Amino acid sequence: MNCPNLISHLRKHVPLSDGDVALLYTYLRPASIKKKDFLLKEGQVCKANYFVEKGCLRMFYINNKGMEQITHFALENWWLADYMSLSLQQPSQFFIQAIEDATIVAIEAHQQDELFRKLPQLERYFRIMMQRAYAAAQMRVKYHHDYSKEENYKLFISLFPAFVQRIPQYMLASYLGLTPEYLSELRRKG
Amino acid sequence: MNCPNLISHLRKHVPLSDGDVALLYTYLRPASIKKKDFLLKEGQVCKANYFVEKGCLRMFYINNKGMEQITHFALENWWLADYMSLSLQQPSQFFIQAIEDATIVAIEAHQQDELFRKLPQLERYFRIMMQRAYAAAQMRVKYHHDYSKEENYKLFISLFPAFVQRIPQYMLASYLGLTPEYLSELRRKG
DNA sequence: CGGAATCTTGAAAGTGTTCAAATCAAGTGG
DNA sequence: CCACTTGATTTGAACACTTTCAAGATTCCG
Repeated sequence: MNCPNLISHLRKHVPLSDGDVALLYTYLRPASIKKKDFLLKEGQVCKANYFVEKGCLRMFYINNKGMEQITHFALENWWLADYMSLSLQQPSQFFIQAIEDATIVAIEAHQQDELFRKLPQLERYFRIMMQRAYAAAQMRVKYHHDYSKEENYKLFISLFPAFVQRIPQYMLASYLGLTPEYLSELRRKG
Repeated sequence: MNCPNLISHLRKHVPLSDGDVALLYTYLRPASIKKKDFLLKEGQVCKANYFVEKGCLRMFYINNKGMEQITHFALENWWLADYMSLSLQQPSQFFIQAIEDATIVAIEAHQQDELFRKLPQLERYFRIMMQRAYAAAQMRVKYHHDYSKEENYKLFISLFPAFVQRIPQYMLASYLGLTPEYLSELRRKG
């Protein structure tokens, strides 16, 4: 099995014996995927929670104007899923796609409860991860309201200058909720 | 102790013996608070996770124009906290205030780990609650991008007609991220 | 009743979008 | 390695949505 980042990330938050790790391996499904491959498409049920070992994923949906609207990016050491679809096992409105060649590790929804029963530490680990993700979402709502789109753009590039180099402009525009044309204008201005 | 809603909510998601409940009680801090009382103010560390037994809370911050910007409401059976401040025990940028007389139950941050060690089911319960809250936050990002403010207003009043009756217009405007003046205009139009 | 908070109205200004077209960059097959 | 085709970015003008400001009307609460 080849998911060193996941194991060390788990061990940062909960104790895991070597035996636990061996047991865990029987529940993990690692995969290498190519740029533009999909892990989830609209209409499908989100069947797993995905950990990014290496590479970059995006989550997006098709908005009412027929355009791709990106809602999340996931880099190394992040979990990504449509948690509404995953929790309720109902069809998703989202797509999850690799924007670089990537190595991911999946925990399947139908095995998750059994895994958590055998390794209760994982219940704690994911409680911490979900609380962290929700905390970030709360802050995101704040920034979204508090700053104009121009300010949000400047904030984003100052916080994640390296990441901005990894993705095309139109994806950044989509994530920030503005048009590629307007982003282009903002870049020109400063 | 008087928190029937909390106990039945817990039992919907995890098993809890009567002994567990008795133990739990020693960690819960129930409180009655009056309309306009604060559970958290900007600059304070968020010291507890709050469950609403009865009544209604709001969470807001003071934006860069000096106005109150509401980010969350919490009704019966919802948990509310600034999870960034709660997790990291750092000063909050938010206020939490009752907008009706309310009965709440608090779990203090400094007792939470000890409580979860004694009742590991709670780790699972809060993993489910946080995952649910994060799932809702993901959908909220989608609605926020997908609909104009006018459409978001119409969607909100169609989804929560009873709740709209419980709060003043200016709070709804604040939550939806539009001015009271514009909301007034939308109401007039239909 | 009186004062404060809330809600409405209308005009002017700003922010961001749309549309159409031109330019630039990149991947592919020959 | 070039030529071609497609995808990505830029430009500018017209337009749409939402805010701001100032004032007046209304409602709530002690």
